[in-house]
Amino acid sequence: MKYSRQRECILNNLQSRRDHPTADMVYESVREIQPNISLGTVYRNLSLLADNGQILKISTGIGPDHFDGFIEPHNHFICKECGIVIDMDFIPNENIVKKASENFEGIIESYELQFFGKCKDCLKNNN
Amino acid sequence: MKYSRQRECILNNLQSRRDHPTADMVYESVREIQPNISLGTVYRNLSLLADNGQILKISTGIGPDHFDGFIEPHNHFICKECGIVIDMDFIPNENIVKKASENFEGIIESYELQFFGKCKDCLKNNN
DNA sequence: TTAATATTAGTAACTATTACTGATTTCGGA
DNA sequence: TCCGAAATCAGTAATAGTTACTAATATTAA
Repeated sequence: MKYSRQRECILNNLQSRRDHPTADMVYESVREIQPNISLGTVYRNLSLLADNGQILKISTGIGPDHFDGFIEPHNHFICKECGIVIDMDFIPNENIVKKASENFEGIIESYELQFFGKCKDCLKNNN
Repeated sequence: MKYSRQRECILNNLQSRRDHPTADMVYESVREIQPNISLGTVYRNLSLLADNGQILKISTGIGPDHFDGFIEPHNHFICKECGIVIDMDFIPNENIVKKASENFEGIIESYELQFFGKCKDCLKNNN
C-alpha cells in the first residue's frame, strides 16, 4: 500500500479523538486540514484502514456506520433514540471466541459486543 | 395495531424458516402467497415487527439487514466473505447486561453478540 | 529522472430503505 | 348488517449512504 497524505490525515484524525465519527464527520473534520479532500476518498480510506485493522468500523443498524481509532479490546453502547456510540469498559471474563469456536465449523476471527438502550441524555430529555 | 393479512403472512414466513433472510428475500418468498404485496409493505412490517419484539433485525455491516423469526436468546456468526448469518448456540455465562450496567449512566435494554470470520463453505472454496 | 502504479478529486451510479398518495381493509359501534 | 374512523395497502418517488468510474496527480523503486 502506497503512502498518501489523505490517508495519513484520516488516520491521525481518528486516533486523536475518542468519539465515534461517521464518514461524513471525518470528512468535515479532515477538510480543515486538507480542504480539497473528497468524500469518496474518505470512504475509500476508512474501508482500507478498517480492513487493515488500524481502525474499527461500527455498524449500529441506526443510520450510517461509525468509525473508531481506538482499537484496544472494548465494546460499545448504542442509544436507540439518538444513535450515539459510547465506549464501554466492560469486557467479558470468558474467552468468548474460544468457547464459541467449539462445535463451530468455520473460523471465528473476532467478535463484537454491542449494548442497546437509552443514553443518559435521552433519558433526561424523555426521548 | 390493526390486523393485516400481509403482516401475518410476513411473520408466518419468518417463523417457519431458520435462515436469516433480507427484506428482499422475505418479499420474494411472501409473494408466492400474496402476489400483489409490495416491497415497501414488507419493509414497513419488518420494522413494526422488530420494534414489537416479534422478530429480530440483524445489522451485519455487510450488505442489507437480515431478519430472524427465532427470538429466543442466541447469537450470530457473520461470514466476512459471503455475508451469511448463522445461528450460534453459544451464550455467555455471565449476566452481561447486569455487569455492563454497573458504572453506566443510561439504561441498557439488550445486547447483541456477533462473531465474524469465515464460514465452512468459504473456507472450502478458498474465498 | 523516469516509468510503473497507487491514489486522488469530482462526479455519476447504485443499493437499501423510507416517504408519499390515493385506494382499500379492518373493526368497533349503531 | 352497515357505517365511519383509522390503519394499512400498492405503487411510485425520493432519500441516505456508499461505491464505482475517469482522467489527472502523487508516490516510489530502479
